[in-house]
Amino acid sequence: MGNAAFPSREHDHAQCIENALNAAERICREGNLRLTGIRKRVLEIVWEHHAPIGAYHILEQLSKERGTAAPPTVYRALNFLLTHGLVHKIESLNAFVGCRKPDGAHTAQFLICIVCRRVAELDDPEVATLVSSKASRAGFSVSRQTIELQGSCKDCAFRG
Amino acid sequence: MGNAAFPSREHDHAQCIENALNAAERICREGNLRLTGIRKRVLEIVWEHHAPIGAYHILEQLSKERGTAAPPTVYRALNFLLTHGLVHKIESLNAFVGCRKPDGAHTAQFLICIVCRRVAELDDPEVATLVSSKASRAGFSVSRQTIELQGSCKDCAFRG
DNA sequence: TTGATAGGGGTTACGTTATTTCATGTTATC
DNA sequence: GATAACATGAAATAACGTAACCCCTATCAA
Repeated sequence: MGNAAFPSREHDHAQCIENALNAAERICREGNLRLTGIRKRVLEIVWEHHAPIGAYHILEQLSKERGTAAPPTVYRALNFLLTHGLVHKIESLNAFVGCRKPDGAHTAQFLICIVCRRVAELDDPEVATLVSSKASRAGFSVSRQTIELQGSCKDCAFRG
Repeated sequence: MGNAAFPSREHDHAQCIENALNAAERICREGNLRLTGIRKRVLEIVWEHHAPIGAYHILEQLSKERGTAAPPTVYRALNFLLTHGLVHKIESLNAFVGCRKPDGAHTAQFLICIVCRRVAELDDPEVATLVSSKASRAGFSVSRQTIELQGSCKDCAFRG
């Protein structure tokens, strides 16, 4: 089954960013993709935030560092990262998170805590399979799944 | 299992709008809610369209009829309808559809055809249950599910 | 060396989606 | 008919996302 840990409050954040970047470097090398300065920095910002982050929030950060940056810069980088599975978009928040398992094609589910705003990525093939099979019965062929669960995480123990 | 029909091309559309409005009237009466003129008309517009419709598209229609209407008018009506389960928001499209089963609390899944842009509502408790139970194992308590499947419907038979 | 091509990014402008705020109107209840 | 709660009008602005155009650079073939 899927592993759906929320990042703990004490986890080694620097380490986890580094892991993500290393994975990205490797994937791009293997796939002959160009992880340019901007793309890498955007990925880094997404991971640094470690919670869903909006495109304009990324833009703000980028502007501080470069003095220049417009929306297309960010959206282009995000599209690259999305296309190659390095980040996910959380549709219900219009925001982005780093992918915790950027290797191979996978369909993810997200647990979104409405209290602390953290997100856990659940990669459960059983869910993906069931959902696809139900759709098939209706003659529907699924190309992409958007599964987002809003609620409260363990730490926030909220009655919603 | 869920019933996930896309509206057929020949279905009696007027009838289906009327059914939805009747159901809404009843639900509001029973719940002591005020289905005001604007709210009713917005619900009607959503159903008339019979495909996901954007808030500004609704606004446009409303403006024609009333000469006056600003975004909050529409969003307020939509929020009312959402809150009481009369419409759903399709997060991945930033658009709205009428709920086909406005009775009782239910969690819905949506099949979104990326070719013809129609949407089918699948109300499959098995999916909802599985997803919730997986989340529980992570100590997560789900208050709302957003499940949207993009792909191609039977009629469009698309290789995506 | 030259020229062609393709990808990445800067820049401006614009389009789309959604909320805040404050004032006014309407309805239910007593 | 006072009051409280809910509903709407109106103006402004915030937040999210894309189109179009130009230039630079890397790569490769002639």
